[in-house]
Amino acid sequence: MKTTSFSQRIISWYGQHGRKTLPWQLNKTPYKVWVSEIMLQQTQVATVIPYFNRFMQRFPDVVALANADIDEVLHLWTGLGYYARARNLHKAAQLIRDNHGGVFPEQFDAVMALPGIGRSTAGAILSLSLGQHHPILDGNVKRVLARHAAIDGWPGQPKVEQALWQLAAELSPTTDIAQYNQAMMDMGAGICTRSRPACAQCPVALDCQAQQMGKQQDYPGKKPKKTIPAKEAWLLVIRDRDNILLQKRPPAGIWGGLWCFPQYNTQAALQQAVTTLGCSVAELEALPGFRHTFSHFHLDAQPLLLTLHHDADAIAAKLQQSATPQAAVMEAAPSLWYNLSQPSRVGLAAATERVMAGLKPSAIEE
DNA sequence: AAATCGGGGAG
DNA sequence: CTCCCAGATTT
Repeated sequence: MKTTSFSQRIISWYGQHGRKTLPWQLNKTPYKVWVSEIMLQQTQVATVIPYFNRFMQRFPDVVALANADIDEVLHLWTGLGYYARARNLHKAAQLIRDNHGGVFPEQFDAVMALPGIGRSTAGAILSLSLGQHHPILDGNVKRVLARHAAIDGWPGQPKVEQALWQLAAELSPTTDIAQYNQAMMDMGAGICTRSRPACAQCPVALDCQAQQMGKQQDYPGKKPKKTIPAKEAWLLVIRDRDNILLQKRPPAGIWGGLWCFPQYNTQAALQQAVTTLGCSVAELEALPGFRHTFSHFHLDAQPLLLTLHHDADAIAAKLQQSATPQAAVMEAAPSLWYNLSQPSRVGLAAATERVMAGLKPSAIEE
């Protein structure tokens, strides 16, 4: 009896059920596919769509992105997380402008050499936009393959990762690679889901090893879990009428390159800073605290509002002179007055936006 | 090989 | 709450 190959069944399924009209799938170019792939790293489709549309509106091509100010790039990234992705995107655009004549490179090694692009993303860009034959291996594909071949172990282990890449390459078809790669991602997102996979609708269920054993939940292997620590962050919200003082974070690390409130590890450190500014601790007003969870720690944030009545610029200057808690050396963090009514086009962390949203612009003076 | 980097959606 | 997602980079 005749058998239909794995890839044939996947491609056939895609023809009937796959997604073909997402914003980055219309009039496909390497640039659009690139931006979408970066945004989609660790971020789900529904979240990405509005960010992608705004990004394309503002930066229609590589050169527009390269010529933009990093603050504006981060501004359009506000709330998406993993801000190194935006910094790498901007840096790569400048490399393409300067070294590739402003045209997105079409050689795999040249694409891989760009910051923020690894093997899977390079393969996705070149296969989806140009039909080049490269395997991909994102979280969705890992799940489909790990279940189908019952590959044991957590994909974070290099040995497991290597086995998955090997399998991904072996199963890739010699034709219709774009449809196949897109299909594998759609399969992982819609059929071979993390919990309660829809095996009845899966085109490769018949020879799926995990399905045959009834052990879909065991694949892929789970990440060894660790209890994550909690840290405190005391946020100093300095307000002068409708203006809020923000400082630029160092380019690397948490919220790199974003504009945040002056931040301290302890209440005492914040109070010390307030005193240094010539203000009284009694003037501080507690705003609602909240917990912000990262992948590797909790951040328990407590914003404290300091409303200025005079000498706002002098106080800002004093704060700038004092070392920021994050800085290893005495280096003044750039600062700006963020106007609540006319917000600057800069990048903010979700936590910063959250606090900002609770600050209403003052009533217009009669 | 392990740690780092955000935020949100699903269950 | 837990888990983990269209991963890459740094250490």
